[in-house]
Amino acid sequence: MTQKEASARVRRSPEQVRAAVHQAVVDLLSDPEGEEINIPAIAQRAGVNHTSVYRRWGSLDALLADMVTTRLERDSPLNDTGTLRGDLLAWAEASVASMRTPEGRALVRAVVLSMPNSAHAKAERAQHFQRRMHSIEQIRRRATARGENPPTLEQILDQLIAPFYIRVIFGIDPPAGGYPELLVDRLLGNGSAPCSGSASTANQDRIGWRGPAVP
Amino acid sequence: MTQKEASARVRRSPEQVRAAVHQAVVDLLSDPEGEEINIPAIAQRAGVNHTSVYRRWGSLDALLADMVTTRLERDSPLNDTGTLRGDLLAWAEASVASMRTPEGRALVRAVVLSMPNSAHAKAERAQHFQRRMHSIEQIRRRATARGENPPTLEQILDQLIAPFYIRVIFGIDPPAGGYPELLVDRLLGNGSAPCSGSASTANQDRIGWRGPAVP
DNA sequence: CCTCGGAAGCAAATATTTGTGCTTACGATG
DNA sequence: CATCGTAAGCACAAATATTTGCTTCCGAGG
Repeated sequence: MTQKEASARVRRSPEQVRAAVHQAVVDLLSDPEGEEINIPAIAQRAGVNHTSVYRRWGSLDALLADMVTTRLERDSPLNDTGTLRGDLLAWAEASVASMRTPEGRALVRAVVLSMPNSAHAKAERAQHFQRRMHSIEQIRRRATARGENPPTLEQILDQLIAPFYIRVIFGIDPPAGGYPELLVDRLLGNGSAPCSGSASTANQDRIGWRGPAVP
Repeated sequence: MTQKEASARVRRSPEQVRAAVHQAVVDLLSDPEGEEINIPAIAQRAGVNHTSVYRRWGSLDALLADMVTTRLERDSPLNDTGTLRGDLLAWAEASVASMRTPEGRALVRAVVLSMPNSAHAKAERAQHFQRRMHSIEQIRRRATARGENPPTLEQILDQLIAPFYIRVIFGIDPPAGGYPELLVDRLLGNGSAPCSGSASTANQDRIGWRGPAVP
């Protein structure tokens, strides 16, 4: 035992540390009994010295933001289905699927928590939002390029994104059958489509309405 | 002046303390430069000894929850306009008006922040939500009693409440003209009604940030 | 009028979080 | 193969937050 705990002092690479810390944040955000999240707890869970966390990220907010953007980018394949409706549906279905896991809910919660409130952070907040909405913008752009007429970002925000967030925030499970379809149809039915034809109100609870431009 | 600072040791009644602390929470939540909120700061702002806050509320979460329910109950007049549409519109307009003040935004933010995440708090969270939705339930009940056929709570949640929350969370201002009407019409007519009017008029592709929009 | 329970204030102890100086391992580069 | 920059680990210090023991005031009953 001359080198008493030399082997105990394992040094992991920066990338390993980063991943471990991110994972610890997600774990703590999903797992625990309402415990509040803080840097020492995160570091301990990650098996990393807390000073490393302080030095690298400086604050819990920065860490949360970093984790969120990393995860969101990693988990957004953003495949092109060929139609606006298909893309929106894929997005919605991925969101619902993610919402059904504790990690997914934790991620959304972290997005909300890491949203800066301060007045001076106006620009930062806008940028944050932009990044969060990146895939949606992409979908809109592609639709426009195809000649489809996508709903405005505002409409998508109100009718597609907002329902997901509100459910995560209040801990309400999404309805069982065809929830993504319901939302997307609602959005497309009154958003971009001209009011001609089937402006019917029949769509209260039913689903299965076909999108206008699906070949 | 043998009793040197006797007058400095002002004792306020429990109710006064409660009100002062609640107000301090709202102030700190709306005011500051992104400072995080904590009990010592609240107590100082309220001019109350921090031990009083610890003893009475025990935790920041409990304090937030108490403040939120108190304020929400106080600020929900819940008048009967005679029609479902009128009631929903009144609710939405009150919400939008409240969203335009820093205090209102702070209150919504506090609702979100005080929403317990923990698994074991599912019942607590549901109760919290119920209380929050009380006025909406009331509106639905009245409509049913009148013979009107109100949307489901789920529909109202998705199409009316969620858009408000998402905007507060992301710091996006509600669209300028007739936003409450837009949402309520969409909800009631599921999009068929506002075709002639404001649906596709002004707001093309713009999201209103606080302040000038991103170019 | 007296006492007694509840709650607020004060001060001091304790616990927790955050920050700092220094040491040490790893890998890239010459 | 030596050196050098980066970043992690350790120990300890500073700052903050939380808890506790006691005192004081107020109002409700006896």
